[in-house]
Amino acid sequence: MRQVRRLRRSELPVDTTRLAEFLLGKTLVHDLPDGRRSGRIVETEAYLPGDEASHAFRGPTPRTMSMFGARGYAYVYRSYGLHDMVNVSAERPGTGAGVLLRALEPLEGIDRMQQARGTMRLTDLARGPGRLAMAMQVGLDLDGADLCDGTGALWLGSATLPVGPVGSSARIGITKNPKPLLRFFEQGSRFVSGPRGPA
DNA sequence: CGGCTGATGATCT
DNA sequence: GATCATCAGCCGG
Repeated sequence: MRQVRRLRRSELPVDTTRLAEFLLGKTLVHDLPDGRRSGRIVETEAYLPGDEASHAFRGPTPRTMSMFGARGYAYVYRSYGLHDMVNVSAERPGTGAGVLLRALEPLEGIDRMQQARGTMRLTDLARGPGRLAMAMQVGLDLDGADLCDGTGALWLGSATLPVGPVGSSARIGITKNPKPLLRFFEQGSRFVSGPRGPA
């Protein structure tokens, strides 16, 4: 396995849509006492400034504060009472925006992921945002964590393999502002949730 | 396979 | 009290 290098904040595109595409093929890493878990990012969604579908739409609140800082911070929240979702904050300080990480291709710590998820099936370990958080053991305690501080347990890594052709679609499971094609995925990847063909 | 639906809690109105 | 960027299990074809 190729060595993964921590991404610096300056490498992340400021623009939310560009960040969502940039993150495809990159790595999400969580260093835990029992070992490293990592996965290759294969599916993302952009939640833009002024976007009705974004939790940041109504301005900063205690929950959404992490979307309003600099880019490269974790915004973690709980959905439907059970599933935690992991986002990367985007844009400049004061602007609320982020990129939802929707699916990973598991790389390291697969046995721990299987244990955490209660399934052996590789393609199901991190296919979907709730499964991703559970497999990576990312919870609400990591909301606001700096993914680019160079020392944190949760961080973004360089690509192991270049990303393949990228497809796009409408975002999944939202009701407001459903039109724009702000979901991005690696075409054909078995680890993608939902449609995985070209846009 | 695909469609339906209940579970469950933080957040905001 | 309503909303929700979901998932797993169950059912039918």
